[in-house]
Amino acid sequence: MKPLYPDCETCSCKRESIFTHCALEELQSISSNKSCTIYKRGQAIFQEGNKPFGVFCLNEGKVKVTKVGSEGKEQIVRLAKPGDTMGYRALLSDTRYSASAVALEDTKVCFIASEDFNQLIAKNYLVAKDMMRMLSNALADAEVSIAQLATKPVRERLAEALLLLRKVYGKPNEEFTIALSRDDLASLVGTAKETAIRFLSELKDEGVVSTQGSNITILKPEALVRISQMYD
Amino acid sequence: MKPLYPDCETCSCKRESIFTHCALEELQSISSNKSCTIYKRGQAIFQEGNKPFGVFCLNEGKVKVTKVGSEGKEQIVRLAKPGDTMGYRALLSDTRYSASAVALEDTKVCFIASEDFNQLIAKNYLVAKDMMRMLSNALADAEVSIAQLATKPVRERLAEALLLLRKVYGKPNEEFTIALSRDDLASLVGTAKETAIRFLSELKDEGVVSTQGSNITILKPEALVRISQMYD
DNA sequence: CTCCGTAAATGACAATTATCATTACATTAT
DNA sequence: ATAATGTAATGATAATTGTCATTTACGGAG
Repeated sequence: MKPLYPDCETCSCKRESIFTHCALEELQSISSNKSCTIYKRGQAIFQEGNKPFGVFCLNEGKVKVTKVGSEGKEQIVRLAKPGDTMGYRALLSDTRYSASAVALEDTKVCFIASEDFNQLIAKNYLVAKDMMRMLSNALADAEVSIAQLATKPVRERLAEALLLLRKVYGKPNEEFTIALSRDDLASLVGTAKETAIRFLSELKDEGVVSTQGSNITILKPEALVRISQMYD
Repeated sequence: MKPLYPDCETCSCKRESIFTHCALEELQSISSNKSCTIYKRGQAIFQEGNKPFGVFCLNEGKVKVTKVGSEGKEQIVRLAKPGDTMGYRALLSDTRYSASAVALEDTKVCFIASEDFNQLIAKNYLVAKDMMRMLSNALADAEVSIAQLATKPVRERLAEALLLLRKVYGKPNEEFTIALSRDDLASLVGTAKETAIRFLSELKDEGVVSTQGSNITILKPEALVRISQMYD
């Protein structure tokens, strides 16, 4: 983590973010108005039920977006990686946060105030279009989750979850390893911790993954693909 | 079902739809360019995997939006009522339909071609903003579903589903009755038909609902609220 | 009105998943 | 390096949900 205040103009996460279609001057304006904060592993960036005052752009680290379900159980509804914007849903629908964002590891986050964000999407249609695209993609992802939670058994959902982690946080052509508590893994899969661990152990026995402590390494992604589509 | 081609300008579903913030001339243009079709119960309006060529606006009837999950099981991800727009997600993300829309009863649907729709949202920022609001709301709803599917037992989800049906299709201050196959009910709850029936029978025994054939009448909505929040 | 086909409802049982208890392993602090 | 603490892993069992078989009720055609 070098500079606390990275420049949006040169931010490595510029591509595929809400800033992709910003003019240079817009970026500079945003950049000079933003605030940046470092969140430690486990810290909340925003919390379900609170009023939004702007949007967050993840610069470094990993973030889980979670909702509280029945009996206080937490469900991960989305994962964020550097370049991802968070908290825009609440702003755009003028509602409170419907989910919380929590750092999965030490994380650097930039904050853009509502005014600046609203101005940006109001003035630059390309940015508004990007927002619609992002929302549409997020909605498609969410609906996939719904269908899978409702119809796939845990073993297949676990395989899906591991592939999702790899897709989001992995680098191409590299073996993928992630440090993830079993509680978080279970909350991503939508099951109990013990059940997640059991099926993970099964995958270990099959040589599909390996673990050491909380680290999970995916050894055979193709096998996970096969398992996740077992009954498709 | 009176006129096959209802006027968008006078459409009763104008409020709370994508047309809320349209100028009169925009509405007239849309209205004169649209196509209208009647779909019989069970007919598909669009299908998962196909390319979108425009958006659909539901004028009369009820529609379920479904995805295929594991083993060909169908999961309802959303319900549409008159005034609701469908199929915009695929257009806005430039992807194929991620879900299918199927008429739950005889239904009248207007079709607006991509060009007209794109022009509308590009030219009128208020409409674009409405789209973002709709997407944001749909995303929030989807994430609620995810959390509930993952953490709530079937009985509570059934109560939620019945309340959702009432919220979407019910009229204020009226007893609510809906004709819904048990397959559809199960697919909304995310469970097996028999399980849905069993818990529905339980609710009957408790005097919370009554049924005759496929019709379900909600007698005590407050009881459903209580049941749905049992462990919140 | 009655027959027939389809859908709803119930029963019996099997499979899946959750919970609680315990043990083994990591990580951190001393 | 070792103790202490937390987390991962496993075991035993209970609860929940799914599946298959059967019965009952509804709705349309004759």
